[in-house]
Amino acid sequence: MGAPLIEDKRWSIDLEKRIQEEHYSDPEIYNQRYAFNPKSGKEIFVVDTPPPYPSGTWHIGAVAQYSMIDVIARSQRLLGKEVFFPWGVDRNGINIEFTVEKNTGRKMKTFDRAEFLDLCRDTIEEYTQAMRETAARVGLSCDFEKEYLTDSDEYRGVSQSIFIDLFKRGDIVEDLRPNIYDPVEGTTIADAEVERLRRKTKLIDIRWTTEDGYEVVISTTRPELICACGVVAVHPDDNRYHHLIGKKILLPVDTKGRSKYVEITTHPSVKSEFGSGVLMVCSFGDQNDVAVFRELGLTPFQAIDLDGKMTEVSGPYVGMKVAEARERVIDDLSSKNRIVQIIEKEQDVPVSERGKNPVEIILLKEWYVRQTHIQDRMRELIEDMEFHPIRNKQFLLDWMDNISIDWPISRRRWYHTEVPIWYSEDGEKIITPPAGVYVQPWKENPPSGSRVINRESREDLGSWDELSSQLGQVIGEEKVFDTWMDSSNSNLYVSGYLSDTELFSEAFPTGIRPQGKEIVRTWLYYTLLKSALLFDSPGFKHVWIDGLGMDPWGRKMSKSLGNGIDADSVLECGAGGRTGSWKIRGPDTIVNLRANKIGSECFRLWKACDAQVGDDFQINPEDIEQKYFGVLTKLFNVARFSSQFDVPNDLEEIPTNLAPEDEWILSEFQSVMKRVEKAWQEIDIYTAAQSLKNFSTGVLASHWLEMVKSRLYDGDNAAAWTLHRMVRDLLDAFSPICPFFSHYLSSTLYVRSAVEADSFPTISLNFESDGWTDITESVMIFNSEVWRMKKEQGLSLNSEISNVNVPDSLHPLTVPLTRMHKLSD
RNA sequence: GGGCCCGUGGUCUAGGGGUUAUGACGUCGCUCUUACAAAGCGAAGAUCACCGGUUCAAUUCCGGUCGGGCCCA
Repeated sequence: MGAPLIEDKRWSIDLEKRIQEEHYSDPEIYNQRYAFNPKSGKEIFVVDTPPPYPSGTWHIGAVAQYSMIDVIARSQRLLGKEVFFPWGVDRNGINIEFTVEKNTGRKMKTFDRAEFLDLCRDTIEEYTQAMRETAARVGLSCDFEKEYLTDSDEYRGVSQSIFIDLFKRGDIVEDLRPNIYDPVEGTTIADAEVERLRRKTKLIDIRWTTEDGYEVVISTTRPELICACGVVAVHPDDNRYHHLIGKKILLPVDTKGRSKYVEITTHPSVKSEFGSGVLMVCSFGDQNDVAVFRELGLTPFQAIDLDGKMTEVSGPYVGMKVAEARERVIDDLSSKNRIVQIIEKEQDVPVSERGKNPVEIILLKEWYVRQTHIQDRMRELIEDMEFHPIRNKQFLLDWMDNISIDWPISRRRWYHTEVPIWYSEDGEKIITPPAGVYVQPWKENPPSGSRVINRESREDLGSWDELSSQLGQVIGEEKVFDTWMDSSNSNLYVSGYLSDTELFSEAFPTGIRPQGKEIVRTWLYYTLLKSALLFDSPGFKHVWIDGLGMDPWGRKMSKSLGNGIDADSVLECGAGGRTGSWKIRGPDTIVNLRANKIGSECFRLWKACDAQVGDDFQINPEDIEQKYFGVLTKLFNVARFSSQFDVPNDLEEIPTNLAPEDEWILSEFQSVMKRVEKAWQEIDIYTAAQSLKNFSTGVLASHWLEMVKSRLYDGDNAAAWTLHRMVRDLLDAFSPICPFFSHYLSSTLYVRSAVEADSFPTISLNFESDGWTDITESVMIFNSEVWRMKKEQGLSLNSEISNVNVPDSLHPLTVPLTRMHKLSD
């Protein structure tokens, strides 16, 4: 026994940062610990980390989730697996285009395309660097040297190869179909990218007249679409209108180049109680219109063009923007006395998720991934994956129930992966690049090794190198992929698809997909779709779906609410003595939150302990500090206390001279560790964290340690062995949650760092443990009783107390309990 | 309008047909007892949202209501 080996008096953010800096400073040591070595011979476990999108600051909720993914990666290493925890960054997409447009004050399409791409790349690189720093700060043990960027030539090349592959199999088609279109940004978007904003809209009741003079009132919010009306419909059970069915009705506005009459028919989708109960079906007001047109075999009219302006068919309104045309139609109908009434109504208007612009449905030639035909098979494949928590599987199933159309994957934007296609001059043949080569058809010709394919039949006609002279002037496709088309390849990319066949055969289906529940319908669904189409396989062994980070009042954090918290402010809180303070807009007032010290270890401990995976979690820095910093202090001090007693040379061999209380605590310890190991195996972070915390700060620190203190001071080697063996193993088991904390204590005390442990610590007892674990409850009750009695009698805890007897059930521990409480006769 | 999830002491949370309903924070009281006052020990504090039903028994299962969240139309 001597001075404590651990010199620092307590855990601090500065100590944490010091350890962290050292941890990342030597790449060789870092790689030994965390880099992926597929040749190690261990079982391979690939984590399909969600590549974050760099956009300035990293959201605290996302970082919390990410730190738990790190806990998963580290715990699997601890269980002896060869873990690939890749670091990827999603950099394609419309967001960075918006940022550049904002920074330069110019719209994308006023730039030269190549020049614009350079601006995007430079801007996103700055953001990416900030994100890498936060990733390290929160302790992610990714293989950073193998970083992948979704806008790199390698990643995009794989995306394009997968596209070609699916195209050749017939799973990707091009077609002229109604598409959801953002006229402001000039691009098609997918169903999953539409959101709804509540806005005031005018609901206009318009008087129409049938060919034989009946007047019918029709309610609509889109009078400018009357020119695209294909049919007027009522509900089949609506008796009010039976006499009108089959009649022709006159469009109340002027049009050009189309019939002035449409037929009145019935359709079950009409809501009788909405407005007058008569519906005009236009191409295309909404998805229901699309469905009715398809069902009735009507030819759609294209009323709105790609710039969001009215087309020829609208007659006098041609060339006007949609909103302007709407006002003019209302004016004209009003002067013809055809407006019955106008009601201001709250309505959910579909807008684009990224641009918040009202979207239109427009006929466009786009590329699609076929998906409706494979839903049943996907449902079967999903059964082979383990969901954590199981109930969040429902988000996926619900979304799949609503899949009714194919997935449009082409976009009319620039900073995305290009659709890798060229067209022959006559448009009848297409040219596809060889696998793995990244191409930009809008600025270059097909590379050597490309194939020429019949556009309709997909028959391979020969090589580009031989046929190029017969194809005329080839035209490169200008469209690009939806970013989900790229990111839904992430698991294939990190599992070695197209780059390491041997690895891929072992690593796919990918070990785990961890992600938030808000992107189940996009990232998870699209990834599973790819796996089903390409391999008829489930994409993963495990799927881990966490909830969202909410503000302290349970609301989603968002820019518009002003309730967001920047991740770095929490991680740096307490560094250099600087405290943290956050102004957050609550439901009623602006609240000022304060904390003195948090840092990565406390933050991770909080997330691991505070709630089961899968539910939304509230983030309040004050709570995090108050509830969990004390736990770190406690654990630190247990280790510091231990460090004043010499570490026995052999921590493997159980001494033969254990005292009864040592046998008791080791039995309890063994059962806790079994529970923790099982929890890590089942990716149950909460149970592992709670079990370790409760044992270390409870039974171990408050009960056993107090029992054996005097033996320790007397130099009892069995007590010291028991203490050090437990502390060492606990630090190993705890290292996934608080890696720097565990690393520091274990490497100081036991030479070997806990983060390097590659098998879960187990202990085989050389005595019978069953009876011991049965009395744990009684031990704690008895101790509490004595403590309470001393308090009631006004005695300090280290003074003697008389007339207290150790109960019979605790007979084997009579000696240590008597010594601990100074029981006297 | 439909679907899914959630509603447990002041706050957050575990659990789940029979329990004295888990833990933490906060509150209150005592204690600087040779690891720990950025701590320890003790105490108080919950009709498990509400209303029905099933059951010998419901906080737990079922139905409805209300409130919160997410998703879809």
